[in-house]
Amino acid sequence: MERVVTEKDITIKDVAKHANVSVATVSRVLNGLDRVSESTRKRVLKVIDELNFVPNTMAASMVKKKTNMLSVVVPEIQNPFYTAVIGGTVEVAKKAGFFTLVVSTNGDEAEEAEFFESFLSKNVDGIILIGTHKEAEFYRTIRKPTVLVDRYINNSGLDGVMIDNYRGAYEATRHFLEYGHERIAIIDGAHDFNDGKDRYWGYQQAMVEFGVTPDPKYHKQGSWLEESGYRSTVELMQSEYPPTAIFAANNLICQGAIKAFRDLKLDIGEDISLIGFDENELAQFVQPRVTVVRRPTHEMGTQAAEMLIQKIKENDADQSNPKKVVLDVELMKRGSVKKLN
Amino acid sequence: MERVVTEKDITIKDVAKHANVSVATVSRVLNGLDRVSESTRKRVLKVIDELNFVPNTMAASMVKKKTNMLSVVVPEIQNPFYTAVIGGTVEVAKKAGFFTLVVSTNGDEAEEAEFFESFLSKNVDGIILIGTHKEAEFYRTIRKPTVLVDRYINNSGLDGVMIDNYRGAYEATRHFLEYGHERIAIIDGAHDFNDGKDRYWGYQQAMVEFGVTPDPKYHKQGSWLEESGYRSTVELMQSEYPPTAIFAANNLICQGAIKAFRDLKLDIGEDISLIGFDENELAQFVQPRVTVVRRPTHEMGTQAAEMLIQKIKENDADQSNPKKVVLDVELMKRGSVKKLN
DNA sequence: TTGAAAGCGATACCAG
DNA sequence: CTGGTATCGCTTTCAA
Repeated sequence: MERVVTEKDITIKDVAKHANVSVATVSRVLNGLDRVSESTRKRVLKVIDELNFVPNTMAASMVKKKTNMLSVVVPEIQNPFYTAVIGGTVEVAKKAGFFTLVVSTNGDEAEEAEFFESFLSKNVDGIILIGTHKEAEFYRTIRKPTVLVDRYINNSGLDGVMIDNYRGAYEATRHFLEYGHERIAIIDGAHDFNDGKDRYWGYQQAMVEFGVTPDPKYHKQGSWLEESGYRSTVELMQSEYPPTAIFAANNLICQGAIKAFRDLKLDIGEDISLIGFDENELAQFVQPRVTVVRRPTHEMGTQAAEMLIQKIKENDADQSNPKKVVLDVELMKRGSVKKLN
Repeated sequence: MERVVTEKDITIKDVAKHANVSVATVSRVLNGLDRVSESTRKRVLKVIDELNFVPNTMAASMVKKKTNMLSVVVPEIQNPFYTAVIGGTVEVAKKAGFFTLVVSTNGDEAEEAEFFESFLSKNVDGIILIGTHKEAEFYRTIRKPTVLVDRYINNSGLDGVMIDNYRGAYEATRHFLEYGHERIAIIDGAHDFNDGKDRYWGYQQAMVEFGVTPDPKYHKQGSWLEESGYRSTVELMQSEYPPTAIFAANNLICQGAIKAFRDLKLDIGEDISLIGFDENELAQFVQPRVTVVRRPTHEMGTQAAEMLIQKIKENDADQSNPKKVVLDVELMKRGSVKKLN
């Protein structure tokens, strides 16, 4: 039977002993920075291999105070928008030598708070956060380089990468108006964060500018989930004066609306006009395809990661003058809006 | 201007000093386990608060050799199957007091290997792994409690939670056969892992049992991605003798097939019969809905987490007798298979 | 080029 | 109930 080596307990000390050098020397060859004679380096390397030695990263990090890890914290991992952002950050982080890991908070403040208490949050070098907490207070207690994505919290003191929600909603609504619609409904969720508020505001402003008074019965506010979008759509379409156009304020709501239209046997672009906010699977599947406000999801992630890494490298703990980047959105016109006259 | 406290450098020592106690005592109140007089406990707590002291989890973990963190490593975070598994493990882990974080390897062996080199992998208490590496060798080097999910690697020496891929594919194919189909195609990807192989095998066995010789031209092997499913479907349907039924061997391929049928203007359940493996968004959207082999995704995650936590608690490093759990699949019959006579 | 020793910031055992 | 101190495993001056 082969010899079973218990690698568990092998430390730098053992290596030093077996190689007849000091731990300092072993550490040197381990980190490759200092000058070590070629002969001893080889000897140490050999012992490391023989002993199957794996350095304890924790001990190292404890003195270096650096782990080369980033974490990205999102409300839900099922939403393609978030995974797109994650993809962007991972890509940039990787190039810069950082390992990225993902934490999903389920949109639960307690879970988010838990993360910030955890071993992990204390030991990553930086955090990219799509926050769930609403009060700036929470964010001000964060003691780590952090950049906010998508949802920005005023007075949080943190950097952020956002999009122009206002303009996106405004353009969508204006598109409806220009095509002759007036009974334009908006389906959204709670106005907990700036994004939701801004989208509603953009919708409203466009209406007002075109001299159409937003009718409260055309504002269906539920949750930001698909099911809610479905229900709101059904209610809207079964009401006495159904709208001719619906603006679905996020990807999930839009999917819910599309499913509702399927069940109600309403033809999109014919019986009802629709614009969604953010790309989504069904919008690209149905025919005609659904017009959406597209945002640079991937780029939001890359931007955020770049800002974060910059901050880490500069060892920038300065929260006094947060940088905000606002990326542009684009109305992808497809066939879901009917021209009225 | 307010006083700016540099919490960074406050350690248990400072607290001890300010509270006129030993570090041992501070550690005690920190961990709450040992008996400390109510008065000193209060005093220490007060100082902790005043100084805004945050214990260094790394130092603690270094001696405790425990972080209460689990990590789940998946090939891609965009695939709903994986997020469902993740959801299951997080749920169980949380109840057991473990924090879970997610790592996506992009199905890249190098990235997966990188994870196992990283600070993180060294410092979580356990790992749930949907592996990308193909050789058992790689898995045998893992020095952490680990449970494999979905893809099982023989001789890896690791525990695993899988499903009965063979039976799923077998049932699907048999369903086609019982409905009178004979020109049954299968679209799959590389047979890198047991799951793909088993599904193909199940398909084949069913055919043979019904006396139908599997025709190689009805086996389209591409990648496991949607685009490949789309292309294979188009090729199949535009060939001289198109199949009457298609078995799409995973969720993405099935979505690709559905999109292809849309573009080819073929009615599912009428012009072409379809069964997918694993639930997916489009299968539930189109009408009639698509019959699929459903697997207990969430449960795979919970099962794996339970096994892992058990292992951790037992401090079980024994790899000599890996446990394998095989969960059952179910054919969800919907309207996508036409009865032929 | 190499080694000795002082940390890094907690925990936990042993006394008292 | 409380304190002293060795220890966890590695990095990093400071000397040699």
